[in-house]
Amino acid sequence: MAHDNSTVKPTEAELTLLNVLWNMGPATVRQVHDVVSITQKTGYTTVLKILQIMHEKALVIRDETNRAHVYAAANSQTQTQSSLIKDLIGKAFGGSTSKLVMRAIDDSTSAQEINDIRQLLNSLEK
Amino acid sequence: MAHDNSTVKPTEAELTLLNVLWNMGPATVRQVHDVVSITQKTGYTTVLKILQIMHEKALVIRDETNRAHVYAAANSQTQTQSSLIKDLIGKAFGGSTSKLVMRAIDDSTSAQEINDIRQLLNSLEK
DNA sequence: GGCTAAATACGATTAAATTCGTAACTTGTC
DNA sequence: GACAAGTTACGAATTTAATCGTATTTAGCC
Repeated sequence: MAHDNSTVKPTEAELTLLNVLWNMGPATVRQVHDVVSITQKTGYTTVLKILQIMHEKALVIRDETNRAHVYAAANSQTQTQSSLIKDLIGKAFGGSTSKLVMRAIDDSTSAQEINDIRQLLNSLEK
Repeated sequence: MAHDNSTVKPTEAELTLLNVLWNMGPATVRQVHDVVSITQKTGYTTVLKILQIMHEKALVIRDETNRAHVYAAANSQTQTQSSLIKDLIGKAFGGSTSKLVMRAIDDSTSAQEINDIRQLLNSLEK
């Protein structure tokens, strides 16, 4: 239960690596590091260590066939997003999804975002 | 800058206490503890310590007029919710508010929530 | 077979969050 | 003015996250 996929919430650093894996698909430590080091000055062994910890937590799966292990996200981006949203709704919105949605919409600042949301709403009305 | 209100993200325990303060309004440590201990077995001095730390971080303000200090949230619930949403959108939704809104709506499970959101959308269309 | 490059494993360090015990102080009451 | 009750202050212990240096292992190449 403690290591149930659906209840494990990735940390900030872990989420950064998950984003890379969702983008690239399965990748080696080196490939992940190459991507993250474009925007961050993170050491290679730091990325390695975090991926190893994520493997223990079952946040990623690992293919050890080759010398350079290949990591992949254990859960889909959608599943993880849902889990994070649910967590935030519980902690900061009294469990009310509509309150979160209202706040997110109220905060929308760019015309592009507002338009995207409007189209989303229109498609829902059908 | 490091202690700019708008950039400080409350931790989980801090958010719990903020929720109490938003509900009750300004309150003493004892009052806050009385409320949180209904649902959690948290020691009095733990609540005290966390409020003291929050004061250092400027997450709460403190009235020291009386012996029992009176604490109040430094930022509104709305401001804090916005900040937390923004953080999540940045970390897990590629900066896209509409993606978060879509996911939240897709995940909505209770009929009540769906209805609330529908009414929210209707009022926006006007 | 041995060398080299590159990978993993391991452990130590630092910082932050959380918890709470104990000490010290304050205030009203007798 | 001393005591009791309640409060703040302080510091220590524990846990988790994040970082990275060093050691060890692996695999191909000459």
